Amino acid sequence: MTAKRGRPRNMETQNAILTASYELLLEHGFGAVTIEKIAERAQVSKATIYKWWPNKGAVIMDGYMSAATARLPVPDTGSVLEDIRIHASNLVRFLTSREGKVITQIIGEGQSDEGLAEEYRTRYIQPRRREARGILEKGVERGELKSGTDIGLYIDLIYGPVFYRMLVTGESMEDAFVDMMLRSLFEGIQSK
Amino acid sequence: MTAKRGRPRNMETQNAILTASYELLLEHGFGAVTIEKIAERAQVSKATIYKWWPNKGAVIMDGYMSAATARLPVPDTGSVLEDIRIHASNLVRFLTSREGKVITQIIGEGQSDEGLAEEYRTRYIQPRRREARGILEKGVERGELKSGTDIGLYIDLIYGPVFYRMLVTGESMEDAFVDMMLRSLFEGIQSK
Amino acid sequence: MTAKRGRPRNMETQNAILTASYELLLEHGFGAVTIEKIAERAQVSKATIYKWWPNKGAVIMDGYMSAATARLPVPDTGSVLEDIRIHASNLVRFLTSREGKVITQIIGEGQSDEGLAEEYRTRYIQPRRREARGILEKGVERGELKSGTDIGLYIDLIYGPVFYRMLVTGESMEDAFVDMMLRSLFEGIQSK
Amino acid sequence: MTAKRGRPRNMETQNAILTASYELLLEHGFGAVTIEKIAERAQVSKATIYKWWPNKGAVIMDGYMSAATARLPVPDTGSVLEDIRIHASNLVRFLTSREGKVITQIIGEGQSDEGLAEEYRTRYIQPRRREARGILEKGVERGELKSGTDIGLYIDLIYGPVFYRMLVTGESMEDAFVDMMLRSLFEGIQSK
DNA sequence: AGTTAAGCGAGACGGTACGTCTCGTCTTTTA
DNA sequence: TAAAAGACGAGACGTACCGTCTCGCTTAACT
Repeated sequence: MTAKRGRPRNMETQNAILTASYELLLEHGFGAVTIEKIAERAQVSKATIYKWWPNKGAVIMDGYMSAATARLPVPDTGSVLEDIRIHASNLVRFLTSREGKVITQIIGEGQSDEGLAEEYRTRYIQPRRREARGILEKGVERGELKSGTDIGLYIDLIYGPVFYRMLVTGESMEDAFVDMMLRSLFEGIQSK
Repeated sequence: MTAKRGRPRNMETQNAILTASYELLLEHGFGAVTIEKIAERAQVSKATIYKWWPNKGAVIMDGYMSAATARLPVPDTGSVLEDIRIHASNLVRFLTSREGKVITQIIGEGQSDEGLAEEYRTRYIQPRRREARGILEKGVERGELKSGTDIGLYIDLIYGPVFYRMLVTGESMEDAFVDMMLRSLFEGIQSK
Repeated sequence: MTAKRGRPRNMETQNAILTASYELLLEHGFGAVTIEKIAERAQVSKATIYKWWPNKGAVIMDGYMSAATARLPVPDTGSVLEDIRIHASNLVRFLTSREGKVITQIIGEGQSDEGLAEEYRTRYIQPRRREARGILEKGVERGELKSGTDIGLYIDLIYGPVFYRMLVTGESMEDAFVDMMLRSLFEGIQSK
Repeated sequence: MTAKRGRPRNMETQNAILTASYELLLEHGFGAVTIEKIAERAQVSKATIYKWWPNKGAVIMDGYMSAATARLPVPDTGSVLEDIRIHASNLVRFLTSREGKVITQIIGEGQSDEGLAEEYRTRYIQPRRREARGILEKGVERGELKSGTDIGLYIDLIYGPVFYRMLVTGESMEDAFVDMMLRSLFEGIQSK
């Protein structure tokens, strides 16, 4: 480990950048955030931003994660269906909020920016999937869910429709939607 | 009286614009398509483009739809599961192709452009949902699927995971994935 | 004389064009007059304008001349000095008026447009010089002015300084200026 | 304390812009000079030009002045008439040259652009008038010219006709014209 | 204490695209 | 067949960001 020489990195500078980025993101949306405006608002030079982040997407993602809204508690009621209903409802409520709209835009941008996609998968999606995995694994252990199937597939089946509505069809989602969806999914859609 | 006054709009010009737009889209992706480049390639003035389309997204969407890849045949094997398996597999194959990647980017852009979102929902997503609806309604009529549930929900359950993988997790999808997903969905994930 | 076929040429159209041109000229100055705006205001198609005039300068010049302010009376007091004083004062008053400013701009434009220069020389400058020539010739005949010199030179000497102030130095001109100038010119600036 | 912050302005950039501007001016005339072409020829971005100059006229004026043709020597023969004859002849020769034509166009443009007019008055006309004033003051001191008259008026009387021919009538000027003009002016045009 | 390395704000700069404007031409329909 | 309506290619406008690049100052750790 080499000793650090020179002036140490000023953490307040970094915070100012991330805060400015997040504020602009909430105020005007992804498209309106520019490095120029971040620099201006954070009272920071553009070069400093480029020194620590490779591009706009990275700063915004970092700003978003560091402003990170308090982690939602993972429910543990003793019933998978109930736990998942709560978890999914929370997700829906979050995605339709002001802050949630923003990750929707980040995911959108990620379609043309593989680096950014990598980021939000690692830092946002996967942690959320791990929560769901925990809930579902307990369900399998307790014998509430069929075993032998990849838990990842269960997650896709539950959260896929939520993101699909959010990103693709744009239809609104109420708690009733989550209820109906989970019922169909748990019981199967095939008539016996 | 709808007599047209003045020099009529030249359809070849419009085609040149749409073709140029689509070519650039395939060659370089959504982000790299610029009105400037479209104009140059189509041998058209920028003003002409702006006269007929309000923004980049609209031209690209139009270009994409008019270059419309041959419509996939809607299967009718007599079995919903089989029909849906074919339909979903076709969708997966399309989405992972060169042309499919492109609508992924259009959907991405739509997250920050409500007008564009409106467009692709009306012109791409809804027609595809209508196909699926036809298949599923026959399944309900034949008694293969539970009746009493909104068919729209079934569609969300089937296609949601596909788009979710495509847009959010980025995981690859083979035919096996479609098989497993449909099996779980049809039979339910709850241990009986 | 052959019978006229088809739609007859509408003189009101020409007038509308010239009027529109002149109004725009007075309202916004030479630089802001465009064929596009003239056409719009005159309810005329651009092609019609281009049919009758070769370029912007020509229309403006025509508009200017046809709106032509009533001709100033040429004085005839019996004294050259007095006649010229009146004639030059009138010119100064005109040039510094709203309408006069406009020919100043036309002359300016003429520096980069030989066709326009030709126009205003023939249609505006030369007629004015002919008036002055008349006055001065009478002065020579009456023995008030030295004979044997080109009258054109006299005109240059008298009107040159006026246009010079107007176009080049931008200094204001009162009647006193005209008086002083003519006095120096008539008597000579050389001490005897 | 005038400490300079930030990257210093690169003088070569400025020179490249001014040189390109002047070259285009000589090659194609005022009307054909565009910021776009200057930027291209100078290998400079348009934004850089707009950062330092408010409009086309300002760049061109600056380019013209910085390419400033060697100052003409102010004659001092001991005779006002002779000195003025030389000075005026030089001016005529310059105005009718390639470089001279150009300031004629700048003055023309100045008729619709007060800022530009201000510039060429301060930077071109006034310096030239100061030279003439020097010559004429010596003439008054030596008793060659009438005293008691504003020297500025003398300048108007001498140089007015030159610019008038140049800008308004377009007539050519030979040395004989200068001779005749000065003779009439010095001796007066009134028959004694 | 002096040197050296890095952090950093200010700001210049080339480049690219934006969306708008006007030019002058061309092609229809209408009168 | 004149004229209005209006499409069109060309190309300049002035603006906005991008990402890079000096500068000169500051702040520590190493000599």
